[in-house]
Amino acid sequence: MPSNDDILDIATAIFADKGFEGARMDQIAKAAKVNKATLYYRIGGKEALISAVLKRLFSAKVARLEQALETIDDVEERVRAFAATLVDGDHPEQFSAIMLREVAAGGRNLPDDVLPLMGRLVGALERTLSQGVDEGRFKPVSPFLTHMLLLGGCALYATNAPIRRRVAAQAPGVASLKTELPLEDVAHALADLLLDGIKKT
Amino acid sequence: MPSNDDILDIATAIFADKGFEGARMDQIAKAAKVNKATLYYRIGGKEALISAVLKRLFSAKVARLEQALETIDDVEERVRAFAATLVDGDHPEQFSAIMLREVAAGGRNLPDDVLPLMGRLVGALERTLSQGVDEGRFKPVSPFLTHMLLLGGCALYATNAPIRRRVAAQAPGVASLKTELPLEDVAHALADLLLDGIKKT
Amino acid sequence: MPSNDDILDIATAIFADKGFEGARMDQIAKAAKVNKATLYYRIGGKEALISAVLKRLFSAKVARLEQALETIDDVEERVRAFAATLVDGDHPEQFSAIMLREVAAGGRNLPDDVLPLMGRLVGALERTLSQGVDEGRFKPVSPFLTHMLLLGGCALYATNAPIRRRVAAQAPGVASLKTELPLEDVAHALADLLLDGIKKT
Amino acid sequence: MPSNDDILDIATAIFADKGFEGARMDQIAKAAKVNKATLYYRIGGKEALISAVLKRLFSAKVARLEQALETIDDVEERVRAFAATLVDGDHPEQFSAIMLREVAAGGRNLPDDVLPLMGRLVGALERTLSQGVDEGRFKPVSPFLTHMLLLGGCALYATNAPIRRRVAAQAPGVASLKTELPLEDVAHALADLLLDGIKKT
DNA sequence: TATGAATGAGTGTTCATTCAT
DNA sequence: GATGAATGAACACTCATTCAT
Repeated sequence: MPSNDDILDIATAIFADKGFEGARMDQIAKAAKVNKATLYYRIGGKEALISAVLKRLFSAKVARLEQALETIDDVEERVRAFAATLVDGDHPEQFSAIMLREVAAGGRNLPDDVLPLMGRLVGALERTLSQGVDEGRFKPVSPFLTHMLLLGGCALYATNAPIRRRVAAQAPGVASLKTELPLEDVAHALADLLLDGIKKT
Repeated sequence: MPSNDDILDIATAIFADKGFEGARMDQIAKAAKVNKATLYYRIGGKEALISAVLKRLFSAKVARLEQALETIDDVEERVRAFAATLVDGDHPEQFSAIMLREVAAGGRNLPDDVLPLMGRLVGALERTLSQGVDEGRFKPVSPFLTHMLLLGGCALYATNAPIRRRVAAQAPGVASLKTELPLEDVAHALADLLLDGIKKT
Repeated sequence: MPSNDDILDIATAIFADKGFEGARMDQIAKAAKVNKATLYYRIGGKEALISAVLKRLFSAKVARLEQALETIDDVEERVRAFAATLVDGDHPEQFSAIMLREVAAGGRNLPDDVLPLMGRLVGALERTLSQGVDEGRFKPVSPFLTHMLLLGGCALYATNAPIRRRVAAQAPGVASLKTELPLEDVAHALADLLLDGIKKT
Repeated sequence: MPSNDDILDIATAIFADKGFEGARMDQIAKAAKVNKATLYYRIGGKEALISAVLKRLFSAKVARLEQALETIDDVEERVRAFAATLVDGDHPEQFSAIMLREVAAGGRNLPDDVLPLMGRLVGALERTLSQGVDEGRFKPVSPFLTHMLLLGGCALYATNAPIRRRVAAQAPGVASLKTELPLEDVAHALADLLLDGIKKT
């Protein structure tokens, strides 16, 4: 019998793939190998399932992020670690896909108690950037805009593989579409690209 | 009697708001003030409506983009114009929302004849960047990754206003969440942030 | 294709038999020979169906009642006509069953616009009784209590046939259970019983 | 741990309020503060619960009725006591509501062993009336119809308070709706109304 | 061309009941 | 005897789509 956590794993995968509106409770129950009524007994309904998935997803991401930054002193490394953590974990594209859809939906499904987590996400980068400024190594840039670039760039890259491949197959001219790099390297590269603009020369 | 283009306008707005799965044909017909059967008669069905919306959306965006770049010589200005065009138009958040959702969905709904448009989007930036390199003004950076950052940053910012406000209301500590700038200024700022890293010193 | 009125006929019969909670929309659709979705398209949902049935039921009863009283001058005859009308019509037990259940339910399902009809029901009897008093033929009795007796007695008798027969079969001793009279005779007898107490001697 | 009798108390209240079809085993278990599985273990299921409630309800009513009549000799007083007993007890509206619904349902849920109780209910009144005839005080009237009037009038009045108030609020014209008397006075008044018609002058 | 009406196949949810311990 | 967890079968309602006119 799958645990509630197993159910959330399955639901996360399906929500990432189909979106909240497109996902079917039947399908989730079947994929999780629990009776649909059991799914309702244990979780409580679609809305509760969505909330639980979002909460777990963002909690875990923020926890890993704060943990990662804890042990790193160098501000440049911190920025790189930030980007890397955005796309780490077992199914990095799930976090990205759900986050992108939820942003597009205006956060309609975000429970109030998940919002502070998003604040901590921005806050972590904000502190890193101001520390860099204090150390005389970073120019003073808008933390929120930097966050948008990094998060948007990482999330978009993490989820656009299927489109990229289709476009690449159709448009042999655009060379830059063809490279397939590990997500981790891409996060590093994206961070470096940004850092080049942020660092004081 | 609304024209097909009027219908696509309405459909675009609703798809941006609710997603393809969340949008209802009833609602679109009602909002467009056409009979539901007429909607089917003129457009052909939900899938056809989605295709038409996506095609028109990306055609228009690419057209405006290429037109904008046509008249600009300076490579830095071209990058800024690129960002600005990503968020211009009457309802910039609609393009962003639909694009983000579609990327998250793996491009499931993108008709084949829309794919070349995405290639042209990347291609336009790629040419600008390589021109900058040729002119000795840009470092050689990955055009696709740059594209991810710029597109992701702009689209995320263009759609995250509702969430940003909720987070800002709950987390008075994070100062950078509070600023509310016009989208076009933000696009400009994001481009500058990136340009700082791309430009040769 | 059955008309909406045909559907209400069927729904009334099923509601009378099973109660609102016990009736199933599937069953009503099937019995009315319309597709379930058609039932919803035409009526709007269970609550709307209940409201429509209640409204039509009480409208018709009050209309027939007021029409019947219109042409009768003699106050005793008016009381008898009142009782007779309570149990007239094609399926008198349906009105009685639905009314009894609804009273037991505290009028939970009675739409606001049906309430005035109930007022007219009581009002019609009230006017008749006070006319009888004015004419010096009736003692002054509480119209509402009289209404309770007459309505309760008629409705109970109109619906209790199945129980009465079962009890009669089991209890051969109770002679008065065995008589099976036409409903309209019973209404007449009930009215006479009451009139005996109301009439001035 | 609540006794089975406590459970039946709760079930009776909920059945009276919601009807058998509208009542939920979950709700009953929760209100009775027993585990749902315990409810099944101790009572046996919804049908058994309904049977138990009906049996206890009618047993108690008949017992109180026969006990009340036992000590009264005067036939008029007996009729008044009959009416009074119909609406006595802790929650008189519960008996009335359940009885009305069950009559409307054609006695579908009445177990065979409850039927004799209904016979004794009618029988008690029948004996009183024939005694009155024997004593030369009552006219010979149908005991069953008299029973219908008295039981219907009392039960209807005992349960229609919510509707009466709503109607009264909407129809200020109908004066007789406004009086709010104790149930026991009403029973007395209803009995008197009937007695006036039954008594020999 | 346009549309009011109709519908097969879902869709989220509930409920009486049963298990395993 | 008692119970937390599980479930098959409904159940009210919806939706993209199609007809008939």
